[in-house]
Amino acid sequence: MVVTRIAPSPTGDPHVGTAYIALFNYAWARKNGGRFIVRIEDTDRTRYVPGAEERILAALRWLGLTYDEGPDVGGPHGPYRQSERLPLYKGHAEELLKRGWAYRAFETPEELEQIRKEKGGYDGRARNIPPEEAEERARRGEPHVIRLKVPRPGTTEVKDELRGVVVYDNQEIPDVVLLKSDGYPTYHLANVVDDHLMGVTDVIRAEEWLVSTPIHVLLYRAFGWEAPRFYHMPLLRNPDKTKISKRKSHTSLDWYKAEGFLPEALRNYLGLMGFSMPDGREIFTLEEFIQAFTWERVSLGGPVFDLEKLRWMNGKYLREVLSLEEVAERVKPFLREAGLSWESEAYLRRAVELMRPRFDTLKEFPEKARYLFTEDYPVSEKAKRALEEGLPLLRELYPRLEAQEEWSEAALEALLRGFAAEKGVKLGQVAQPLRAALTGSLETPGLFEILALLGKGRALSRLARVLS
RNA sequence: GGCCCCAUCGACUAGCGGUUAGGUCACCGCCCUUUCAAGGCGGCGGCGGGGGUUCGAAUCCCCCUGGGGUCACCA
Repeated sequence: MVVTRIAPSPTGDPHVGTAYIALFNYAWARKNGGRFIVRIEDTDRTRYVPGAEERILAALRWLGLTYDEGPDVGGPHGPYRQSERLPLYKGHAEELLKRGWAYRAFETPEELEQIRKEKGGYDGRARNIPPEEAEERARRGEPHVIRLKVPRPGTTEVKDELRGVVVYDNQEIPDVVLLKSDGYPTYHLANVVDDHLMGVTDVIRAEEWLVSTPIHVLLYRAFGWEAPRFYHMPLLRNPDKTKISKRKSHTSLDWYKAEGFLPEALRNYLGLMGFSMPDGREIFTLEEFIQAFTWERVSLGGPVFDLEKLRWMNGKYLREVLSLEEVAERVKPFLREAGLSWESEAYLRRAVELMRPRFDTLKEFPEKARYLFTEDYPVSEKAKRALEEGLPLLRELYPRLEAQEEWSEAALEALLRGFAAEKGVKLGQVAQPLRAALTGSLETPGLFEILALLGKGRALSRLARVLS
């Protein structure tokens, strides 16, 4: 049985890195017929952001990364919110105290700051407090933390499944705080206790955790538990190669959703970060990803998150992966958001069909096809110029269009081509001004298609408007 | 700075001792064409450096360089 987990902290917007790591945890669990757990690591009361948890869970579901156990779906190892498991951590910290693997430390934050400045880090001075004295001070309610008593001298072996074994000199491993003075556990304690209690077998997390893994290995040893397998995924990067951050990249999953990126495309793109299909295919479903997934195909160089390629892929999904009906459906919230409405499902579907090769995100659809949904659309400078140049031709054309009975694409094309030939001009010389008159733009789907979709009435009234 | 990880086109990557070093995005050109796209075709562009090992290294080893991470009562 393989059990994996994603352990997000509700400290802000749902993070793209969380989705990235969740994707691999999800795939590995599914691949092995195992379970995938979501656990909320809300042990920092100062950084807690209300609503963040809900948004993170919603984002995971949006991406199709459903979980078997979690704070909102329950499970046999709950609760799945660390703030609701406080007694567990306290008990385990005390167990460590009993076993001689931890000690109480009474320094204030200010003192620690001072010690850090002088010694470069905590020097373990509280190790010297006799246990009886420490217990007595704790009983009297003196504020303190519980720290890990790293055995020194000694070494600790850490095995990362993707990189092999690294031996750490325990001298390099700090006596980290396990239980804070407010009674909350730190990540180190909580993650080990919970992973063990929840039966997590494979810890798949970001590389930033690699160097703190010896602490965790020591904790498993201290408790006498079997350690899970560790896999550290490369960090997503900003264009300048530093760890992806809010300041330099878009990290909020809500942003991607609001911008009109498809969950399928984002998920697919994330699957390309550090992983590649054996046949080089870049467009693949979640199922195909799970099917093909193997650690041997994971590369360790930190991948730069390329928004341009994501955009390309999103467009690819829009025009080649999703059905026309599906795209029409997904575009609706963005149309509404833009204050636009559509006269019928058929009209919308046709509009989407014509625009399909011309927009890469859902949000771009109402922006680029506004003239198909309202009379209140902008007119570009280029369009104004084309219009001016073609005004005489358009004046002559108007009555012909007015007289046109069959308003089909083929019939309109015949009319326009005939008109151009008759005037001895290229089709474009007529088409461009007319396009400008009907759409306010020089970048639109085919003119005949536009004409037909708008319908005779609207087409003529727009033309009349610019002619007057 | 100490420790740890990593290293193929600008970006994502294939490669796992013998390849004209392949694909994708971006960029450039051509084709298609009523515009813009999309699409098709073509092009530009890479094994960081130095030592080894080997008949033979992008592939294995070492050093250097470079990049990243981490050194909190944050995760």
